[in-house]
Amino acid sequence: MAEVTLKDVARASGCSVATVSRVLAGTRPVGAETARAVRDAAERLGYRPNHVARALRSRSTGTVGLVLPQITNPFFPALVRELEHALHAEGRALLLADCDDDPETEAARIGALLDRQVDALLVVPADERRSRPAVAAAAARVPLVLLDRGCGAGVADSVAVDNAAGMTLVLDHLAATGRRRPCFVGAAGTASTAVERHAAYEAGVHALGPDAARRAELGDFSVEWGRAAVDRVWPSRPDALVCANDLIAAGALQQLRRLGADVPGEVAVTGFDDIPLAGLADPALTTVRQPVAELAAEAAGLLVRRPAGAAPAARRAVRLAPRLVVRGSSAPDPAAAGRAGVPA
Amino acid sequence: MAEVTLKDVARASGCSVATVSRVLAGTRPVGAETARAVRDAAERLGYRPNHVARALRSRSTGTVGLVLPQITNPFFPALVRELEHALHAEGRALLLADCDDDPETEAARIGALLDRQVDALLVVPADERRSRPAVAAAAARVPLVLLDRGCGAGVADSVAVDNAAGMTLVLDHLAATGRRRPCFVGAAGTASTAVERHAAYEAGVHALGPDAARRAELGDFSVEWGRAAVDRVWPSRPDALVCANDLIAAGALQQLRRLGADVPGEVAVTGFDDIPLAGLADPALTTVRQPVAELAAEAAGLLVRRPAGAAPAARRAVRLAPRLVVRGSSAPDPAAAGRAGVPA
DNA sequence: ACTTCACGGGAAAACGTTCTCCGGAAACTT
DNA sequence: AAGTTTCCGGAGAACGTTTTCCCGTGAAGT
Repeated sequence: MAEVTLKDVARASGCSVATVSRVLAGTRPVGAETARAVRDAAERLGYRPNHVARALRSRSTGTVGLVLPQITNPFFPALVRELEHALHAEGRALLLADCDDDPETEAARIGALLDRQVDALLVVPADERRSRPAVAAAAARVPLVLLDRGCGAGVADSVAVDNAAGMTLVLDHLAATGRRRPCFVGAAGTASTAVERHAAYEAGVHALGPDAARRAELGDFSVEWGRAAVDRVWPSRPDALVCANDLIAAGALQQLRRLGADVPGEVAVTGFDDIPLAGLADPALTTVRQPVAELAAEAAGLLVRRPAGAAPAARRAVRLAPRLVVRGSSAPDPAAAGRAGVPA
Repeated sequence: MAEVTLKDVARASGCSVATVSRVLAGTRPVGAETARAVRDAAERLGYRPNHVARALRSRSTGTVGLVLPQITNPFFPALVRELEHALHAEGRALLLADCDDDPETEAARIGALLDRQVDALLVVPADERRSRPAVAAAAARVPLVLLDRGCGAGVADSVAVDNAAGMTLVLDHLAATGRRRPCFVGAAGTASTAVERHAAYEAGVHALGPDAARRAELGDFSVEWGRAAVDRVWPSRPDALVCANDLIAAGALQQLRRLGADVPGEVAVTGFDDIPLAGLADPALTTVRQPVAELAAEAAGLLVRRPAGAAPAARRAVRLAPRLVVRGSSAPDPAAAGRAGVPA
């Protein structure tokens, strides 16, 4: 019942606490004889090290904080899953914080996690600009990796998908399948994903031909905005809607269906992220798949390597290549519409 | 740079460590004069209490472990969000573990969390039967609340939606809208949600009339199974598919669409949980909404109140009432199909 | 036969709290 | 005026580790 401690194991194995600690932690060679006795006793008593005491002494909790803007955003669960696996595989635990897209609670959460002495922080900043102070302050105290979104230049290491490359994949695909009058449905604001995807669209839309209009509508990353955007854009009959993420695309698909538009016959729709919903939409959504597992592995890797508050010059910005997943919503052959869905 | 500790504050305020602790924790009255001095010094030095040391001494980490079977199951993110908010509001932190639907990793995760001295555990067991040993063992050591799913009788306190009531809502609705030949598409296995929903269906299907067939197909809680089930069931032309959760229903809808079936004209489809996807499906899915916020609040409440390993007799099983959300997939008037979607 | 090591082991000091004592002074009792 | 309580504050012991010293012992080097 009562917790069995090092002292108990020491008594049972007839040696000192120090020795027991050394055997179990393997920090220093110990005589084979004693080592066996210690291990025996530990086993027999069912000794489990107390991580709290260990953390206090060694100043390392083996704990990583993850700060998300909104776990209900369907892109994150897969990311959380991979991170959890990567961290637990190294014997670290994951302290989760959700900040409801609000930079102030985000700052509070980051503070709370630091107070709990997390060894490192993973942050998906809620707002490129307003998240910055808290993130920068935290980065000075522990290794911190920005995930998925940026937070101003040189604040911390970051790992994200190569948004520009993803957008290029989309544009090339649309060009190859003969689309000529695209429209970008993106998100306003300073969020790096919004900015980068939009910029890449602007930069690459000429791939669809010299006469491709640089039309873009900006709202936010939501289904509702996807629906609203269609109402504004559909009258001008674009032949492709390039959406900045899958939620927008899902909303767009839904609204186009209501308006009786033929997808992909009249208009192709593409998303970004490849959330589970994408494969389930009707028609299934052509989108850019983020390399979630690799993002997580890369982030976890950066964390262990980096000392806290490394020189700003040494910041790394890892960009991983995405993959285009072609589904029914952009099927080159309209006859295949609604049938080409690839299960999520 | 260096952490400022109680000792520093004591020195700066000219009193002892004990007094500083008392002032800051408010555990014992302290002279107004000294109190001010201490608070001043603490403020000035930017003192932040070290939770690890506090935890070691007071044997309470202020930390709660949450063990999920699969965070990528779209039902969980909303639950996690509410739990996170409820716990952080009380100054506790959330240690998250995902066990990939595998009882063995689940046991390992539970062990890891216990080793980290969590004050309490919230567990959504992966398997009613195989999760039991680990859960029971953990429940003997810390307050433990089972969430959403059960894990054998009397193992721990539990909080879940009233599955039977939810199924009754569905059946009553179908009966009221004239459906007479329903088919249940559920999940096999011992998971309590699967069992309870199925049982409630069997018990209540007569509400659709004396001749309602007690037909049921059992697979698992997945989109794929929803699709497969339709292939098996559609030939016999049921006029309602009562699915055990929204994922199954989404798969069913997708497959029915491929087969050219008219939903809700020919056949109604209902789900369970009201995950975000439900409102986005085409037609939008009629389903049973779980009171997620209340579940979280109730679970968090139970945790703080319960001492570890309370007498089995005193276990509580809280059941919360769900709500029926009627959408297009069961619209009484087929003409309204595809248009009655309520945004998620 | 003396140093000089390498080696295995123990005692005890940290780590930053909380909390139990204990003592002195002031405030009440008789 | 002596006893009794209350109040405020400090010294110091815990909490369970890790880690720094230090002390033997025996083996190797002179």
